[in-house]
This record gives sequence, structure tokens and C-alpha cells, in this order.
Amino acid sequence: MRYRRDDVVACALRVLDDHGLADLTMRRLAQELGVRPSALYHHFRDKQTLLAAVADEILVRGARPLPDGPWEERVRSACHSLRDACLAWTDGAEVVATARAFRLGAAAPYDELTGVMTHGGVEPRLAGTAARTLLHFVLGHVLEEQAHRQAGSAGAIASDPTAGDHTADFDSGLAMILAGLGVRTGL
Amino acid sequence: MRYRRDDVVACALRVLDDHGLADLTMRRLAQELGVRPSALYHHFRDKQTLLAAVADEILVRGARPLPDGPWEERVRSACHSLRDACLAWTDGAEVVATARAFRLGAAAPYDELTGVMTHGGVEPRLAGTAARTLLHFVLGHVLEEQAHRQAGSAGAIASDPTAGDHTADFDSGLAMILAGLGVRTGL
DNA sequence: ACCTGAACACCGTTCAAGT
DNA sequence: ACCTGAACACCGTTCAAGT
Repeated sequence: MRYRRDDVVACALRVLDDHGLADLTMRRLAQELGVRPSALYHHFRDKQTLLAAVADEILVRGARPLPDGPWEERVRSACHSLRDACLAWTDGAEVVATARAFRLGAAAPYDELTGVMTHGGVEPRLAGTAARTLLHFVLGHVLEEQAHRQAGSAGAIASDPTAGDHTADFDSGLAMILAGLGVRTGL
Repeated sequence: MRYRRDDVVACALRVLDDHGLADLTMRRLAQELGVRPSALYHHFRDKQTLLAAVADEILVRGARPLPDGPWEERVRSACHSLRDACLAWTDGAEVVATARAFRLGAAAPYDELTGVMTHGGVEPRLAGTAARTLLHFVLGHVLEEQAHRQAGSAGAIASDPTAGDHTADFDSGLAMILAGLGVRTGL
């Protein structure tokens, strides 16, 4: 009796990946499910809530266990895991970032990061600031990478303007933030 | 003969600040200007281009000269200037971040940051990575602050959930990134 | 509980035609 | 050059009514 809701989310994920966030409308989704648009409002209060559920599902499907080791390595791994989870879906970062901004979901990465850091002995207040800083970086970086990718496929920009390896740049920025955290934590 | 375009941007800024980005529609803007919606397309190719012009105007109006001093202080000042420019308008960060993502404008902060750093002796490649990392942080931070503010005024959330001083948290995160950059640059 | 039918109040954009 | 009139192809959401 609860399986209908999950069907809607699964279908939304398919539409998202095939056509992008702009085409993920309530009407389009309903059509894909063979149902009237108004039927969707039996499962979700509004579109925002539905997108939050999609964001959570993106994170669940991309979840990876953290490796054992020093907390800095576990933080680095969690950030890579979040990046990969977002990159796995068209406009994935935008969906997750929006859900986070509206505080309707996507809380898992924040909780995971603060958990790893406080467990590693980082003072809670600093851990919170560091986690938010890391999340701004990760989501901002993937947002830019995906926006850039879709601009390229739209034909507005030929080839690669900033060029370069996105993963290497991500590693570099992440290392910078972790080094700064290390200074404040006595690494 | 060119003043009409600026009038449209000025009016858009007013609508944005009074009613938010969601209410800044082409039809609403046209109504406010006493013109038909189709007239706007004589001045801007589409809504995205208009919003990019609004983003640039937000940055121009919030521009501040950088202080003399070590480049680290100049970078810090530039980040605060960008934050204040975005905070000065309802949904300011979202407008600027979107324009940046679509590469339709809002390039000034990136150019300013990389300029300050390379002039200060930071290797160009590292300066680019640092500038993008800083921009992800600044815009992500303000985005969260403004989304949170509007959620509060919408009545969904009573008072302040994360509580705390946004400016202090901003300073803390910014200091962390700069410390990390210092490690890689031999500060 | 879950869905339909039908409506309400909107969107961005195009394009021939006017001045 | 700048704008109107009119249309096209859509949106999210609500709500009485059905089963």
C-alpha cells in the first residue's frame, strides 16, 4: 500500500536522467505513470516535496561505506561519494542542492560529515562549519560541472572552455579545504 | 537609444527585491513597465539573458575597491564584498550563482580573485582552483542564508533553527579555505 | 485509499502587423 | 527601432466527484 510512492520516485528519477530537471514536470511525470496530474498530489504535498524525495533517493542509491582509517581520509571519501552520487544523474547536484537549501531532505551528507569529524575529535562547532564549507564546495563544483556539460550538449559552447580534468580540480580544492581544517585542528 | 535596456534591468531589480525571484516573470516585469511581454524580447534574447544582466548589475552596484595590503587580505575583502552584494537583494545569491553556472555573466568576481592572487605571486593554476573553491563557498553560504531567511518568513520554520551568527560562520569558513591555500603557497 | 474530470491562474516565447 | 495583438504550447495546484 506504500509501494505507489516509491514508484513515483523511481519514475521521476528515470525522467530526470533521460530529459533533465527542466522536463521533470508534474504533468510529464503523471503521463509517464499513466495517471492524471492530480493523482500525484495524493502521494506528495507538492512538487518541492517530491523533488526532496528524489534527492534522498539519489543519495541512498549512491551511498558507499566509508573506509577505515584516519578521519581526514574518511571525510575525503565521503566527499567523493557525494560527488559521484550527484554525477550519476542528470542535474543530480541541482536536485540535491535545492532540497538542502529548502531543508526538505538531503541531510545525510551533513550528518555523515559532522559525525566522522566529531568522532575523530574535532570540536563540534568547528565540525559544523567545516561540514557546511565542504558541502558548499562539493555541490558547487558538481553544479558547475553539470551545468557546463549541458551547455556543451546544447551547442552554445563548442568543446571545453575551461578544459582540464574536473576530478583533478575537485581533488585539488578538496585538499585545500582539508589542509585549512588541519591547521585549525592540529593535524 | 540604449537607455531602455537599463530601465528594464532597473525595474527587474526592483521586482526582485520586493517580491523575490519566483515572482520575477517576464509578464510581471512587462506589466510593471507598462508594456506587453513580447516587447521585452526586443531588448533581451530570453529570460536567462535578462537575469544575467540583472546579476551583473547586482555585482556592479555592490562593487567596492579592494584595500591595499597583503593579497590574503585582499582576497578576504573581495569575498566579503561579493557576499554583501548578494545579501543586498532578495535571492541575490541565486541570481548570481545561476548566471555563473550558465556562463552568461557574473565573471567579475572570478577575474578579480584570480587577478589578486596571481599578482600576489600565486601560481595561475592554483589561483584558478582557489578562486573557484572560494566562489563555491561564498555563493553556497549566502544561498543557504537567503533560502533559510525566506523559509523563516514563509512561516514554515519558527525562529532560527541553526541559530548562530551567519557572518561569524562565514568568516570561519573563509579563514579555513585561506589557511589551506596558505599551506600550499607557503604563507 | 486512490484516482478522474475539470477548472483556475498562471508561464516563456514567437511572429505578423503596426508606428 | 520599438511596440501591440494574438496565439502556441505549456505550467503547478485545487477540489468535487467517483470507485
